[in-house]
Amino acid sequence: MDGSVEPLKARRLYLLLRERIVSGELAPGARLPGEPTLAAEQGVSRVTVRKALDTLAAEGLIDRRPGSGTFVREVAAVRPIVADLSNVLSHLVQMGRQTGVRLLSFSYAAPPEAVAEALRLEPGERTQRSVRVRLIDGAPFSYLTTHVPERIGLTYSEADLAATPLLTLLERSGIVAERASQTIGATLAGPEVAEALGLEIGSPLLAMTRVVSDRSGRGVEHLHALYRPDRYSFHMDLVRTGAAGERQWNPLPNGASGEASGADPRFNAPTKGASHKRPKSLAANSRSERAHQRRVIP
Amino acid sequence: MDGSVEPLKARRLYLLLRERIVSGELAPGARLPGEPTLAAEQGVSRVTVRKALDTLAAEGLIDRRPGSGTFVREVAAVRPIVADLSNVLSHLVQMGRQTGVRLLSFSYAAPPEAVAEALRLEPGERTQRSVRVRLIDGAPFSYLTTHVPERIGLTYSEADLAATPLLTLLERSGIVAERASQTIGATLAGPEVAEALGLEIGSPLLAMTRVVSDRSGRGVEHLHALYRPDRYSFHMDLVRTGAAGERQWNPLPNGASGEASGADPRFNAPTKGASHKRPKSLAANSRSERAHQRRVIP
DNA sequence: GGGAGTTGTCTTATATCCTAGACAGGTAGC
DNA sequence: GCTACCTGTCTAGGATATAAGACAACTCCC
Repeated sequence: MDGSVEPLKARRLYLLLRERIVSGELAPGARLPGEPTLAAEQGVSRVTVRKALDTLAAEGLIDRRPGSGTFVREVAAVRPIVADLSNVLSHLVQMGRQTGVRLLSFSYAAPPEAVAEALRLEPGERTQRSVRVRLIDGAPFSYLTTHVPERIGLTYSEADLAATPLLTLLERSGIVAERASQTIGATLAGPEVAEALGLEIGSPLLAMTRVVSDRSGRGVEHLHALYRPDRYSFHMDLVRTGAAGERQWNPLPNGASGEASGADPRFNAPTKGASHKRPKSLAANSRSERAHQRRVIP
Repeated sequence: MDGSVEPLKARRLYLLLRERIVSGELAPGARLPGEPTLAAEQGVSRVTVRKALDTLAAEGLIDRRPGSGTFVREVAAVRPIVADLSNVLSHLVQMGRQTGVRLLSFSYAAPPEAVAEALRLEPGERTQRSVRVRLIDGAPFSYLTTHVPERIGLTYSEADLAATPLLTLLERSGIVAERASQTIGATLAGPEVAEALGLEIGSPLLAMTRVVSDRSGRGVEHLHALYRPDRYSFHMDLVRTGAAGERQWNPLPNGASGEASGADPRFNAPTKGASHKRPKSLAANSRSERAHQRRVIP
């Protein structure tokens, strides 16, 4: 909430060390250079080095042992939930995990032009705009802003939306979603999103924009989603089909892949924790995600 | 290079305003509140407000007209290259765009444990590690770190790698890539990556980890890729197959989608520019990307 | 046991960011 | 022309981050 702001030089060093840890250059269990050494190397004071290390420690990336040294955590990796990309739109059946939704905003208004364009709305057509935060085991992991054409949005209530996935509501209303188009990028957390997702301002986020249309090509839903990369990531399995000369990669349908090749999610490093003063609660949050699992509702 | 460091309060306000612009809350062409008003609203001084606006202006998101006001740029969007996800592994044929590679590092060594695990290496097996930066029209957009088992890496030279895509080299060596598994997340730019990609430290990045294996399930390539989200993003088209009750979404193979539903890439906002003192060069960089195009080599 | 090196915690001085306010010059509307 | 408001620019003083150093307590190794 009060979000201890992060100085500049300390932040720089923090990102530098995080890069080294996460890339494997500093292997798990290895000892970091001593604080005086780091300070000299980087041309900063020891106080600054300590601030950077404080942040890393709060994230559980390092382990500080007084008198002994600072070490890279053995289980530095905080595994995010992994959503299969070819299955992104599937139902909300969440196996073994408790999910929840918080409806932050709900209104009808004229949409931003970019949304109107993407949905192919009639000139002047209004939309229902809703902002939701999804939780898993009580921890927020996604911030969703959706726009639905007013005529469609009116077929369900605000309460419906707070309890039922949007695509289910649409289907229930007789809407036939036929195609979807989605783009994935990355961005930084602004104050509002950071607050809602329990992050520091300026934390990295996975961004997805999806447009769902019906058979006629008219848009029925515009979704803008922001995900905490330490709690959520996209996954995809591909197989090569076709002859040797014509190499062609195609997505592997659904969960047919097994837990085979483990792409390591360590690179989606956790974002900076809250205040340095209470690393405990933060660490608890981070530890709560470990499973490696499919079929997550967006 | 010297990278004007970004203060904290100014950065906070910058992110706040960027959020509003990019979400459409502040429509293109609209006038922002005056600097004194913003300062009062946010409880900061006008100097701080100006710093935030300086950054937004350097990114081309706003337009400042002395005596008149500050306005949201009409063409705020800087469209990134869009890579079709189901086509990510395809050849490097770059239609109409000049691409280039810079080989930053090339060596043989023991890989990080996470990589060894993902590639299913024999205990003690070494890997060839290379770091490359890909450019498009002279502007860097991706930072690639690859690990290849030593026995495979030895089948081509350092010069080969600087000129030819890795997968082509592997195929030329008789390696049959059969499966691939990739995970997509987001992270922040550390000093090295920021330098290589021409970004400010702490800018958001799209992160992808991909493991390619042969028929036997042995890994042949481990790729860790970081992309500038303002220059590169992933795209995917899905169609619904199956009956009404059994809703099932499947990726649409390759470029069959047309330019239909335009997911707007505006949300992958450009990252912070360089020094406030020279916004010109930055703006020029940003403007150089506009096309909307497929089939980009990763 | 002793010594070297480590983290944890102070203190004081400096550099940088931020605040508060004033003033100049431009634009727009009356 | 006049007024109201805007951005651009400067100043001086307060708040915060960083630098430089000292000291204590601890761990590990010899």
